[in-house]
Amino acid sequence: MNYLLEHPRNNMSVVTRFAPSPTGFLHIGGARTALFNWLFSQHHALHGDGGTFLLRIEDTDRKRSTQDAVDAIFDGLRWLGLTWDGDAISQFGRIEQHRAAVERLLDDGRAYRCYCTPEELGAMRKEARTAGRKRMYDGRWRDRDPADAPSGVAPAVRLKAPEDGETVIEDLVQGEVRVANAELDDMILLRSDGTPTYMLAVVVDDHDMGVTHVIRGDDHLTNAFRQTQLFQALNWDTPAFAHISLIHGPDGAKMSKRHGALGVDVYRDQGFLPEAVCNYLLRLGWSHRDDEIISMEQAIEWFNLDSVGKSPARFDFDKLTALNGHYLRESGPERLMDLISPSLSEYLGYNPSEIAVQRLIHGLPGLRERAKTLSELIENSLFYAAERPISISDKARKLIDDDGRRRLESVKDGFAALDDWTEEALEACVREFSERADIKMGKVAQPIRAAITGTTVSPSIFEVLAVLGREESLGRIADVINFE
RNA sequence: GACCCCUUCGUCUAGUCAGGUCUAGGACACCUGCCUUUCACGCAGGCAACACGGGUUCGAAUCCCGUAGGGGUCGCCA
Repeated sequence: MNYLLEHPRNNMSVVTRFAPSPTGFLHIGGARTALFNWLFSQHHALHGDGGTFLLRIEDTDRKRSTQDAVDAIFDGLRWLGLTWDGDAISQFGRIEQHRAAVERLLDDGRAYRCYCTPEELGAMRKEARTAGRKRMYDGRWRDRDPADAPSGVAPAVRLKAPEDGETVIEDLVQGEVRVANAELDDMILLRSDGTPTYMLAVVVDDHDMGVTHVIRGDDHLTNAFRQTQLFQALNWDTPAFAHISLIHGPDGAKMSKRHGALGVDVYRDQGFLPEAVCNYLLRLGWSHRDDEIISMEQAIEWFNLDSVGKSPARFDFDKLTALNGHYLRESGPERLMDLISPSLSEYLGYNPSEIAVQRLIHGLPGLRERAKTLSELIENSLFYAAERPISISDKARKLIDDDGRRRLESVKDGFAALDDWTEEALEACVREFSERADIKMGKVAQPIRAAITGTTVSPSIFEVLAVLGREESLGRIADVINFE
């Protein structure tokens, strides 16, 4: 198994892992967990003594695991740029190692077989609940003679956990957290059908994979106690834990599927850039003084667990959007063209012509200033790709009344007489016209905008005119003058 | 219910570990103005918070205790 890298415990190299269960898409909370794990490993790879980021698919629940979900996780991580080392590990594929660990525990007397029926367990659970106890299983098979085992009943295997004292974890984010062992019952390691439970699999896999730092959502905090007990029973070093707070929805409740915990693919489809999503997610719970705009390079250099906050954060769509606007403005026209091109064809119903693509490339720098998402950018770009006669919105239509039409005719003659079809010449021409006619520039600029873009909002009309070129511009103006 | 965690502007947060430099800083959102052919961008300014109550101290957002509120976990799910 080549993915199980050799990581001697005596060096300082860091190994992190992201361990999602493939029961759905990669949601935004999982993405943040992955990001933190990735950042931590990359930081140590580049600025420390080595770092590795592994991906493990927790697919031991066969009924709920699908290949589609696995692919969705891969796609999501790749889109965010969170590449993992080696091949993704299937937890299900390591079932033999899990069983072997239990055998050892059984031999060492650190685990035992439990023949309780689901009914018995149900009763115990109910009793514990009404008695106000957290601990459910009463340990009735813990010290019982195996000879008492009922025949024909397949046992589950439980860990013989310490009954006294307390289990303490030194969490890198939460600090020292301790819980009395009396609160923890003997967890099941192997189900009665012989399959390993999550608790067992996680511990064995994390050990075998050489994981040094377990960074995950704090909904796993209580699991950490049980896992610590297991690590100790197995005589293995316990990895360092870092439980990060969960992301909450805008209403303050836990992010769930109905509370906006969308898959990262949805953010992509809504026109967000991966670097914006990463930057936003990074700032949710982690900070570096007052820095807000943080590149991945800086994030890798600066990231640490000390600066991760403990309190949960609400998801703020507006801030993500603002960040996205920033990264959009920093993107070059070629990249933007690649990004919007598929949707553009969809809107148009055909692939934009070569000349339309050229216009777009020239027009994108002006367009990107006015968009916060790719979707917005696409909508605003449409007029560059459109074929004559372009459609005119109702609002724009209102600008082309009798006055507007008259001005368009005059200014069109001026344009036609121009030697240089440049932004500067175009602007001088319109300025001269408005001064001569003693009207505000807007009175003529807006009808022009309406004619050449079909809308009331666009980049500078001189820029648009220049990008469109003489023939197309004059043609579009003529189209509206002759309309009706 | 039990156990554990959390609590600074509406939101994300700086500051808290080493108490005074905090009349609490930044960002998003919101409001005003400037720029201007529209809309943005940009720039300038504004509104807005230390959950509450005790205590320690010359002095507390920072330390301690309590209260309230919020969250997580209590599966032969992961």
